[in-house]
Amino acid sequence: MPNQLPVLAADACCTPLVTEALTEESAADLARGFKALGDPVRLRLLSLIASRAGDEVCVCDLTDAFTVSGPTISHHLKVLREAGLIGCQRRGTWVYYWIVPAKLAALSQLLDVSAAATPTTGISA
Amino acid sequence: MPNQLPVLAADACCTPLVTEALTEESAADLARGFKALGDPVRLRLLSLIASRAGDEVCVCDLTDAFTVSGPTISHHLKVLREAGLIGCQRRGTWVYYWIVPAKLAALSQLLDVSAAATPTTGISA
DNA sequence: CGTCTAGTTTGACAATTATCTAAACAGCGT
DNA sequence: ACGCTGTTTAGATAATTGTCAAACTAGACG
Repeated sequence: MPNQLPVLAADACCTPLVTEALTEESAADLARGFKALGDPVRLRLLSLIASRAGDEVCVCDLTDAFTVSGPTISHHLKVLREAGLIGCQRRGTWVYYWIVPAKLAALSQLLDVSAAATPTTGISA
Repeated sequence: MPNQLPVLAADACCTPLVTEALTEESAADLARGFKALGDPVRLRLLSLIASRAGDEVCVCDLTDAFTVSGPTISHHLKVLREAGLIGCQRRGTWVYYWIVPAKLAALSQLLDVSAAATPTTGISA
């Protein structure tokens, strides 16, 4: 039963990396989010769900887009859910998923280098 | 909606997740970046490097902030480097690291849900 | 040359993860 | 109640990953 987990919303950090160094705790929390994104299947799943923002997506619409088995999709959805990136609800036969914008925004902001000064750090590798 | 901020030139992908679903290839590419961020030590390393944006950081300044061994730090720096998130150069005795803003910006934008009209649905039971 | 310091590479090991098949569970329509 | 479809759980396995100690490389300084 895919019960929706409580969203541990952007409690950790909203400050870009460039502004301030992370503490150990917030790093652990945020890394959990990025780790969930660090798989091609999960990233595409999230992408498919997010591209219907406001709306929801049924699992049956997702599985068709992949070659991996159903249980594998289910597993990846669980990882995304436990990372707080998506929410879900069963309605009748189907289970619907949606994104959690706040969580995505928190991760996005952390990487937002343009938020701080120093627009051109043109150091070449 | 109008894009609010001038965007650092991102090499691979500029479109937020909410706008368009990812292809298999770009998902694999981007997932590599997120996977590199999906570890607390690496995230803190990046944070320490990025918080001196424009400047560089010597490895010796990084190791002190961690309890893990030197080789482990070195390993994580390599992962970040191979993900294209940081660059490095040896000068004399020391090795200096810096962030690659464009790469961070690309990942940040991908998660930028505010770029599209998204009702902040928040937490629903 | 020898040696010291800074950092990386190698090799090993335990822990985690991605994936599958098989089974269980949850609703719907007879 | 029974079967059918959609979805998750359980168990197993192969691959990946995080970590360390030991060995190695690169440069500085006598």
